[in-house]
Amino acid sequence: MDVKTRDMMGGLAKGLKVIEAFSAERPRLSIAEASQLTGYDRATVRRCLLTLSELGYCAYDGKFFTVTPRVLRLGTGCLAAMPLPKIVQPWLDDLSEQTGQSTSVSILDESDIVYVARAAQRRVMSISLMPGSRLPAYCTSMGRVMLSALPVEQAEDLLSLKPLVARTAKTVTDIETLKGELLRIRDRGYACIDQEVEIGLRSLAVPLFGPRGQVVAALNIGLAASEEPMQAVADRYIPSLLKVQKELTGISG
Amino acid sequence: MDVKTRDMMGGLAKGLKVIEAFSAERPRLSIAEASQLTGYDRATVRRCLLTLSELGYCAYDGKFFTVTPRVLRLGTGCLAAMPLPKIVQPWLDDLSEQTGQSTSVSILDESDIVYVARAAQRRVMSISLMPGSRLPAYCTSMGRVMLSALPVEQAEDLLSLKPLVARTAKTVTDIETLKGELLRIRDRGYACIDQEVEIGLRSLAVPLFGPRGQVVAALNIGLAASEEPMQAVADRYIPSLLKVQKELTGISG
DNA sequence: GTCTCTTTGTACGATTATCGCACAAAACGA
DNA sequence: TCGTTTTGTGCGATAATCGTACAAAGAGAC
Repeated sequence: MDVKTRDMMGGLAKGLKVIEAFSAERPRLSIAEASQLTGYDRATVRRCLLTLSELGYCAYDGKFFTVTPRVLRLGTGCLAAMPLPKIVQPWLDDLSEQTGQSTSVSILDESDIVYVARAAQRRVMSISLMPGSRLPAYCTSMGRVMLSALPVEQAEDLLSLKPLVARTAKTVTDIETLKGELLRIRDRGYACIDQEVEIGLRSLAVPLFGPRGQVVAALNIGLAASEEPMQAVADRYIPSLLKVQKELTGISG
Repeated sequence: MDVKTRDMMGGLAKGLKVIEAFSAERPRLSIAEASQLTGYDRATVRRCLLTLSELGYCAYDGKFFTVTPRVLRLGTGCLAAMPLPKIVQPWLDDLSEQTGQSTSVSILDESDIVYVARAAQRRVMSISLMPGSRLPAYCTSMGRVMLSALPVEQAEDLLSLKPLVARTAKTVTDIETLKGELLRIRDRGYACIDQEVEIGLRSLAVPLFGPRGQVVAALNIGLAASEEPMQAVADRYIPSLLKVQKELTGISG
């Protein structure tokens, strides 16, 4: 019998998949919907949801299930364990104050970037980002920086996981173009995004290195779009980012 | 057979408890430690952890398990489903800018408050708070505001869940004193905290009401401690808080 | 109002995955 | 080196899970 199946607890795996079925678009699920989303039998999903309700992770109004704030507890172990946010926050605050722009640090989780710390200035993005928020890696400066640090095949695998959606008219969705850009980023040491996530938003990012030189996170700065050439903007801000990068080199994820 | 036991999936419940065993103090767990923390048999915990590793929620270095950022996905459904952060963030930003102080919104999860949105100014707290962060309700202004909205017995139950620790010399830990304070807060409509969480930190909070008049969250402002009487500080800032409270009345959790 | 379609709740037997013990191996510390 | 603790693995008994089946309850349609 295979190692992967011998010590697998099916009930646990199913339950977690059910929790993940609750998304931004579908915050309220009926049993039938959850069954459809997860692909599990209705009876199975029902047992999962009732169990989760009994444990306080879900609430049931007789018709729909919703996840309660208690599920956030499951993430605390990770967030609290991570020394990264605590360490980088002062640097983010400084950088944000110096430049007058929003700064963030994120890590890579498969094909998503996850914000772990942030110092916000005036709102330029329409969506509100906070630690725990996710954005796809392919169209963000931090995502591209982290993807560029991976072996090419691995980056390609991650890019293939989900369809590359054009969030704006400027979003690069051609995988070959993206691969070329990743190589350029690796050489150059930083990534630029010009309104590929959202119209009006530009962004610059550099990698943050761990104790063994590996890329553990990315640091970025968000800017309002302007007539100014992207390169001029990069020339102005990248030195500050590289300075923080240098001071934070050696941190552990 | 009881409803509570008939449709309970033991494996799921155990796995979730194992995930919660990873805390800020214990981010890395061996099988034996996790077994001790959860009270489950070592073999059971091992199966849970191997399952979680296989699913990507845990990482195993051959000796210790750690939770990966993937567990944060479990919370996204809740955070994204919650309209609260998106709605309140602009108000928080405004309030923070006007007053020059940090502002936050949190909700109650059992005996903890959970930050769901925050606009930070200069750092006055030593600990860095972010959405998803938790603090005990009994010693925070937002926690007391939300506790004061509950029926007395229910508030008492929540206060009894965990020991009331004196975080500073000023922390109120006597449950009768706390109950009296909750009544005062309910009458007055706001809560004041003077260095009970941390020396040097004062805080004011008001409740936020949902569409049916129920308390769904709390709004606060954090201030550096000073010689000024707490009442004078409250008189200065509470009107601004109440203004935001009024504008946000009717929001859903 | 009735009819149909979908969804939910419940029951139950077969199956299978889970449990916890027990033992071997390995790591650890003295 | 030895003793202790922890980890990995095998296995039989057990109990929990699975999915089907059916009744009941809504939800629409007409």
